[in-house]
Amino acid sequence: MTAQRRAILKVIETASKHLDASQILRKARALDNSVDRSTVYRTLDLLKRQGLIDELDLMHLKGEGHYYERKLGRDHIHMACLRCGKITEFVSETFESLKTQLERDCRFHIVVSRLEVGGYCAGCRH
Amino acid sequence: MTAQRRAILKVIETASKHLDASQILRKARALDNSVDRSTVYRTLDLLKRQGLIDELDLMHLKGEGHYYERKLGRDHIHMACLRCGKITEFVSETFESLKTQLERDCRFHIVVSRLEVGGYCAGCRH
DNA sequence: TTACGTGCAAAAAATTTGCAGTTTC
DNA sequence: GAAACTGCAAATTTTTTGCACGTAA
Repeated sequence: MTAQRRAILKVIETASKHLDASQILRKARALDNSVDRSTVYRTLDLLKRQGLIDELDLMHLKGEGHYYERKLGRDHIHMACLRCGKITEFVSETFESLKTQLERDCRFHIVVSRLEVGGYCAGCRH
Repeated sequence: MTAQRRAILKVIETASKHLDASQILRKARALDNSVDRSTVYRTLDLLKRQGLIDELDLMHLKGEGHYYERKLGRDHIHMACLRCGKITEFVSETFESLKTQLERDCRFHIVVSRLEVGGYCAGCRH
């Protein structure tokens, strides 16, 4: 555990929204100016492999980068509004059942799962 | 409708597995040597916006690129084995219910959805 | 004809790598 | 002290863009 990793972790933990690698770099540098871009990528990779963070696309609303968030107890669904860009998270019991069912029916051991949805939120739907 | 688009479409339609942009370019060139990389990207973007193809990450088993597949009637779940790399597709009624439920509970109009799962397939699980 | 699509070349965006030096435990 | 981690610089990979020319409808 190094100072750089601590800074990166803190940024992800205290983030109020989903951050991409560049945003994480910028915020981590505010805590520890020495943090380098490659350390961010290396750390993200590590955290991903450890299952401590989830990687998201958020439907690539802007650009082709990825977003990261701390993985807490229960998985949640991400909904991205194609008009206003708002990201909504949703926890669903049905989603949990679906995964259990998948593991049984496909004899597949799930390690990580990602359900992302694009569409129009209540305020933007027509 | 141009010759280049026809070639790209044909490649995606007749693909036996998920292809990324580079693979699509290579195969499209086999049909029409004039196809350029940017035309592939522009066409993929178009097809994506029209809802004719889906864009996948396949858990980024290798590289950071995206994979494309023709969008047919029913959505399916993609399962990627973290060991052998095999991609399995699965159609689930529960998945359909989940989406319906989501639209109702969150007052969100779904345009596109993507459920990807990473883990270990029957042959690789431990 | 005329709006749209294309190749080309160059740039931008996103990520990875080799390496020598530094830090953690 | 050994193993792991880091910054730096450079390279890769993936995607986008401007522009002059070509083509489908």
